[in-house]
Amino acid sequence: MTPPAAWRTVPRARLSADAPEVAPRLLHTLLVTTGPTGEVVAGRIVEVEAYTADDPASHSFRGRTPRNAAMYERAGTLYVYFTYGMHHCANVVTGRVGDGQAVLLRALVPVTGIDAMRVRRRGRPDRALADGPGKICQALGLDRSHTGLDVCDPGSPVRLMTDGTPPPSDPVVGSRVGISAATDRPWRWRAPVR
DNA sequence: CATGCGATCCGCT
DNA sequence: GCGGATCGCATGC
Repeated sequence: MTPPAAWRTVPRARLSADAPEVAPRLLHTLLVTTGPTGEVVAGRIVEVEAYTADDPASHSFRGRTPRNAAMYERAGTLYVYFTYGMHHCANVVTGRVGDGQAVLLRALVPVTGIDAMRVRRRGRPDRALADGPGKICQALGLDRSHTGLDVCDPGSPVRLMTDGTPPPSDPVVGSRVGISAATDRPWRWRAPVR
């Protein structure tokens, strides 16, 4: 009904640096949702990307708009956007208020609530439950209404937590995918193995 | 396994 | 009006 007692909400200070610094540190942390009935669905983050305000591929590159306003809030704010007419993608804001930086969560390994993920993902094979940014949101039931939630607040229905597993010491670094600008920035990180 | 394409809406130009 | 921080299925090796 609740996450294991050993899991700790990630402190906001851990998200207060620039996105390219925070992103690899989020590998191996847990994205945890708690439903109205107390049901917990969680996955371990294994792939992330960084986006900053001076980054042509970032939603914040052309300044603040109603859509991206959450990116300018404090670190730990959740920014979920809708794209391609059918997919949602979840980001965790980093840096300082007004920066317009965030880390896109690109892949999770299911940890808890796998049955709920299977239902939301309509019986897709387990390996495909949350191995993409749109799939994460579908598996965890995230949409734009969750934008603005604080993943560092122990009372939030969407949280970033750690079970003590450290980030990988040797993350695989590469260029971001699905973008057409600034493809040269090596701002994608993956945990080894899968 | 790699590549290609259609689906389907919203935000910004 | 255009194109997107994607996904899933079909096709062809």
